[in-house]
Amino acid sequence: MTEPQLGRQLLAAHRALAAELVVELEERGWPELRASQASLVLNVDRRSGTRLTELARRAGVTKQAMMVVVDELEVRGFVRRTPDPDDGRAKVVRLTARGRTLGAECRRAVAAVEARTRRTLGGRRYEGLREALDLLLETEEETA
Amino acid sequence: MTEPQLGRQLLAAHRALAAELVVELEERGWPELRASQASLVLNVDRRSGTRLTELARRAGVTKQAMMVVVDELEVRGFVRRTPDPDDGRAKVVRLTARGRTLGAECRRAVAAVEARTRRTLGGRRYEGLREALDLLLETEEETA
DNA sequence: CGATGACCGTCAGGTTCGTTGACTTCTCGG
DNA sequence: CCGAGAAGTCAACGAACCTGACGGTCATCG
Repeated sequence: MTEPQLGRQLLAAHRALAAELVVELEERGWPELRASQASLVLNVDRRSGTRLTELARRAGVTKQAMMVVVDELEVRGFVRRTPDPDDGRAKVVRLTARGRTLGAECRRAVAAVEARTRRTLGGRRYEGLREALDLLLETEEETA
Repeated sequence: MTEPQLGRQLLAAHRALAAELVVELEERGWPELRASQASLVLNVDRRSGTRLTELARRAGVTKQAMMVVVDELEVRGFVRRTPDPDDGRAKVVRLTARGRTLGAECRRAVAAVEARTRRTLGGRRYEGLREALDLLLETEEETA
């Protein structure tokens, strides 16, 4: 009855992909890096850096949540906070040299995972999946 | 580049559906019931009850995790633990009368959420989504 | 100009869903 | 009958979030 519920499947799938990403990064020599961290690195503008609030907005989480991730990456020397010259309240999150290297690796790792997913699903199903998720989230945030 | 990553979308979709389920249950007069609890109620065999370990297996989590949920539902009088007559180590989780009522409501709530999802996606896309997730999780646990 | 409100990052504390590890108790097969 | 191992439990923890509150900063509009 009620085949494994849709909600649970979505969660399980998320976990599976996140785990794959971590493995991928480990194999590339970046251990102990979590998916949320990798995802942040990908969202920082390479040239100008990005404000915390903007990063939060892009990731769809609160700035408090984002701050934790920035803290972690800052401690490990992948990003640093610099004051925003244009706005005394704000700080700009920038990639360090090491952070930029990591960023490139993350892009490859993400691509690898998505490629593998696409392969196991087949192109048509994969596109369908993304389309369905887009639609779902879109109409969801309208309702909210 | 790298449109909102697939992994994040899956997580967001999960949260959205879980939240919908909670709202659905609230409107039906079962407040403060979380998705994981509802999902457990649906997995308890109505007649004979089900062992904790089996519930954990069905939900794809550890027995420790499952125990927490059972504890919560037991406190609220929806299930109770009875010793398994066939196995002195085991206990059987059974629905109380109130639990059975809740179970029926949960089934309706889950059905309502999935129906709404299906409506926003359209039947074809909805089926495609489920198919894709099934496939993804299936090949995932083989690899594991 | 100066108050008022909105906005930035931050601190503190919670919540949800899950994990590993270390027992005790009990079963069952050789 | 005895040792491997499974059932349930206790304890501690982790990841990824959340809400609420607060001190600075900006911006704008009377």
